[in-house]
Amino acid sequence: MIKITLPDNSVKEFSGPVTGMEIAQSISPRLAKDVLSVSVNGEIWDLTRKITDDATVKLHTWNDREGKEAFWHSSAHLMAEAIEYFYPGTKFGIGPTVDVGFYYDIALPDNQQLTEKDLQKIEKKMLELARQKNDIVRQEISKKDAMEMFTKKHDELKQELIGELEDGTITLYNQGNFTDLCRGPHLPNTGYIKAIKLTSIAGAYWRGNEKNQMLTRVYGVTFPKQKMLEEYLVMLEEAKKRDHRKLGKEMELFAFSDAVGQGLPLWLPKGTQLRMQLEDFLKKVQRMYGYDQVITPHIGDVKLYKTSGHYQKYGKDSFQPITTPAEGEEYMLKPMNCPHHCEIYKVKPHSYKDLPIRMAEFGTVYRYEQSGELHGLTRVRGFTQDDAHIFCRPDQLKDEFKKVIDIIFIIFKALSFDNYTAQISLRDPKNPDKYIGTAENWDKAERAIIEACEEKGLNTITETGEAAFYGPKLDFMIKDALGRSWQLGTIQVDYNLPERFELEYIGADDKRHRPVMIHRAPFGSMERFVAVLIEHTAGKFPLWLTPDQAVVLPISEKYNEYAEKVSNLLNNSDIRTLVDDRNEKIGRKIRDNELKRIPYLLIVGEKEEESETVSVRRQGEGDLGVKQVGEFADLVAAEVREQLSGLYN
RNA sequence: GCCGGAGUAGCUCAGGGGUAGAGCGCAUCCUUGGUAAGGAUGAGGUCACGAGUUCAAUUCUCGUCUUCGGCUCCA
Repeated sequence: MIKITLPDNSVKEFSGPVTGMEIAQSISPRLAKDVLSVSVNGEIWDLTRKITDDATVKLHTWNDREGKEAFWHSSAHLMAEAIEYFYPGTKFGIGPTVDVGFYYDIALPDNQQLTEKDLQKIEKKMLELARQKNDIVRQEISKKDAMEMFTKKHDELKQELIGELEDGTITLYNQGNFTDLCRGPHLPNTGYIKAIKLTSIAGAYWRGNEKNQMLTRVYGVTFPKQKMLEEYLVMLEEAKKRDHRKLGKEMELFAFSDAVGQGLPLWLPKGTQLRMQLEDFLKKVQRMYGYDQVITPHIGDVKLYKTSGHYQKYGKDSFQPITTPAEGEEYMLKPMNCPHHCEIYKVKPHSYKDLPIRMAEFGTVYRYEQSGELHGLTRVRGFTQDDAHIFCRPDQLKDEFKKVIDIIFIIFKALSFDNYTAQISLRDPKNPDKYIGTAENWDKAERAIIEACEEKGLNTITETGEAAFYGPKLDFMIKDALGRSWQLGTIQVDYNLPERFELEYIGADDKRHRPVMIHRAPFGSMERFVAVLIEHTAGKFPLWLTPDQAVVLPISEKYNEYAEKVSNLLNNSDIRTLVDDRNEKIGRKIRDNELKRIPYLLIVGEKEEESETVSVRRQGEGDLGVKQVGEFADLVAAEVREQLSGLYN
């Protein structure tokens, strides 16, 4: 008798060894059709593998990550089989699943290259192989036999992987004419895979190390239904429409110029308006939280960054120092604001009663990012951090940290960013050389972050080894339109810089003490934040933020003068208003300005001019009727106040 | 930085060994209009840059720059 415990704690009994598939069949035919993999005592197994002892079991379908993983993992094998068919002798590296789909890193024989055109024939072959419904069979193998097998195939990549595995844990999976080294789990057979799209080809270093050879990485995605693939492709098209690079150009928010240099964004008037709105908003919040605004230069003496340690650590990733001709002084474009802020702290001695000191600056920094890494506004070489440094006593650290979390929430609320991930990054205890500072201080800092998050009830994930070299941090990430995750807000604890800059305060005991620093940037950088904001809103910014809030549309040129008058009145009430006085019909003006995503369209003609009114049309909602100009101004002001209510409670 | 695509009008793109095309935008004119595209005419390009092959290169080859998709990196 074998007892199988299901997630609802019900227990099913079987007379002998049983497979995941048989369990599913015993529950319902529908489940048996949908099930893709099975967890046995927390370990994910093939559906066809015999369970020989009592176990706790969970069945996974397409709706579970574990189900999709088996599906895509088998798809990677199917792709490998098709590639081996066309290119015998191909060496196979690793073929894992990703967020959506899978890839396989391969090396074709004789240095052949795969091109996008080859993908179609591979897809076709995959479909053909899938339709054969070949069973995917698991086989345990000794390390020696595995090594022998892949030596015979001249696949050094797999040999390297096998070399690192322990004997007794090695498994092969076979389907049709293809056998691969693999931990599994897999689908019962290839017939589950109904729709296939190979999406792209890219180079990738073997095992992610740039010193290793470059392999060809083929990305793909598969689905159990053709319709799901079609929906996925439509979704991709939609995402492309939100791409901030496309919208930024279209909406005249920012631009790049070869003449200026790569990765150096030019903020156009509308983008600047948007950015200043964000900056003013944050300044207001920071005033409420007791921050002082400061301004520091864009360059600094190299010695400053040697003191901070940035030069040693990131000198290669900075623009090289500028040397003054006569004296030979060396200045760097500043890659960080913190050293400057430390020097501000040192301008005068501080009492424990002065702390915390919260120093904020929209500080523009320059970093030499690798050219291949530049990407729109999300990865640039010159950008402005909404930076601040909090100098506090150790006993104030946790509270200060919590207040920063509050600020980040105010911002996320004002912009409806509700789908974020909060990640605590801790040091890797196995790799102490990567970090500076004492273990004791690291412990204190890590504990402060973890406790602050707990006390704030924040849902966090924890990553070991992701800390900055000087301290642990809490990052907030948001996904862009294409599902790529970007780090926005960040809060970092630092015991190191106060040490290096010998920052001090006089305690109640009349002795010198060292303050703790918190680095924080709720937006992260203005550039990246605006990029993510564009994709998040598809360019339809909230009213308080959008560069142009209203546009006046005269019915004909006869009413241009009245339109000007209305526009002036509104601008005087701090409502950013334009006039569209082009020689076009009203229908055309409405269409064009709707497409420009301007929230309010104000139509004025004979009736409106006579009665000192405007005919109000809200973006996407149509005609709202006629209102007095003052009445409309109040309406806009009220709406803005409502959107920013988080600021006031 | 590395691997692989791409670069033609302000934008989106078609074309192709004999110095170029569309739509949108822009300009001028006609039209003066009531809630998502009125009409006519016109201007605008060293076909990214540099070299090579050729009688002839925007087209073919190589290099450079930029850009896109990945990889590595990200204080």
